[in-house]
Amino acid sequence: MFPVQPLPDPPWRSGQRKPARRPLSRDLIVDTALRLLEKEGLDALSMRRVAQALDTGPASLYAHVRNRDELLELMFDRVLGTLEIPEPDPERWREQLKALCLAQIQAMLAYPGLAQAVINAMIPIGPNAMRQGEGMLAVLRAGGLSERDAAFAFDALGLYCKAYAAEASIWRSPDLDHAAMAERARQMTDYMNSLPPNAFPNMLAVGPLFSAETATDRLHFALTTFIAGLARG
Amino acid sequence: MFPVQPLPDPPWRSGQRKPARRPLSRDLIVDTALRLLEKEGLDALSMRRVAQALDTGPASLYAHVRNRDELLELMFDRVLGTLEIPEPDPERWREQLKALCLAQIQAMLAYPGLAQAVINAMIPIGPNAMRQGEGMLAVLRAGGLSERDAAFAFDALGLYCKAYAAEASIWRSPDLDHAAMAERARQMTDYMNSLPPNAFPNMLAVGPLFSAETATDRLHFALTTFIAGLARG
DNA sequence: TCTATTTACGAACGCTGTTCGTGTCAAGTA
DNA sequence: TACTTGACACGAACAGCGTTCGTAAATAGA
Repeated sequence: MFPVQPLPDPPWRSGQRKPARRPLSRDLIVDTALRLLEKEGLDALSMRRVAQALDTGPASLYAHVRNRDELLELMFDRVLGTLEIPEPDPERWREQLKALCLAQIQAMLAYPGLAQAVINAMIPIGPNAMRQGEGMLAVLRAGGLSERDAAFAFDALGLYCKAYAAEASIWRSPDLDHAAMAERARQMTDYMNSLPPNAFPNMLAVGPLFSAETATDRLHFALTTFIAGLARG
Repeated sequence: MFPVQPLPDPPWRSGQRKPARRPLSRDLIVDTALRLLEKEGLDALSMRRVAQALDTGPASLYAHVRNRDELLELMFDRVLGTLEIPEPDPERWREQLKALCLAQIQAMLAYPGLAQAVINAMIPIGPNAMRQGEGMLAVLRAGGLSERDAAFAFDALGLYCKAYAAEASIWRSPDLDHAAMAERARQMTDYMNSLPPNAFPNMLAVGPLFSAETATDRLHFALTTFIAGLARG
């Protein structure tokens, strides 16, 4: 027996050829879009490119997804689904809270540009976002916060995490032109050095603290400071 | 005398017609773009629409502005220029810090969508952003913070303010379809009510706290909590 | 007055999200 | 088994986008 190679149908039979193609579905589209986002960045994530990756036309996607925004929402919720939720421990609520935020940020950064997309969308409520929210609120309540304070802290932390992930995404996006970025960094330092030093003493002093290396330090500082404010009451 | 109506030049003279048009300039373009953003929202702010408002073609803008991103950056810095910087007072640094953040947010919200644009761009350093930064750092140092803590607090607050303004912009953007928004809000409450109540007790309890009316409460909570964490050391 | 440089801009390129109408298939019904 | 129905697939097209190119006009310098 010969190994059967897949051949195209002869053209005179193309009228009655069966597609026999892998069926499209919401999940398949979301998966494909996530892979594309991971590899090529947010700019490349057009409906056409997703359709292309699925070997079809852009119109086919709209049977499963209302529009691009909904696709991005579904992608975000899928990513949130990979996170696990801790059992609230009143003794360790501070660490648990911080860990929740860090995990969320890490998940978003795995798909650069996802955070940028989410922050420009209306607050998304997929099932996994609900689970995350419930988990974070439970930890906050375990920490002794009132219902109102827990809700507001949850809001603030979520906003900050999205913003941090969005900003960090900019610098690690695959569609970033590295030459242009270096150029930009050079322009920045040039500009700062060109300033009258006694007009901006503080800015010039702290400039070096804003390198890419300090990014996680800044994140940890923000989270611990906010949580310290919470614990204070 | 008849009122002179403006007529097009006869075509055989069009070769030597003088334009006599108001000259384009960076500032004029930025002003026009800000007016357009204010009135019609971020979606309407295309290079073509800006050019149209200036009664010219889109290509003409590129002599004064590198690209759309740079235009948005210039717009942002122009808006920051309207804010004033306080004289740092060690006794009142907390209030001053909060006031700085609130003013920044208010300025951004005057042009809905500006914050969304800025948060997706690399950290902008126009002259007015520098002045704002210097002012905020001075207040933080007046509060007794170390150089490092002041820098990191400045970073976190700036990020949060942008994120808050971006989120708030979504709900007050002129290009928001109000019918679609109400529909969305209805969907949200429907979805939450359809959930098993004992699986999401906290989420269901705090749901009503996330109405548009509580937005400024949430903002004040976030700022005071963070500043309390700062003061704690 | 003549040239060089800047400014203006019509036209075009290649892309985008989305819709329309038609085509194709699978399941249900007679 | 034959026919209808409904869902899915998708080529083609629409209107719009950011940006570039080449040329035309206007200004500034010699």
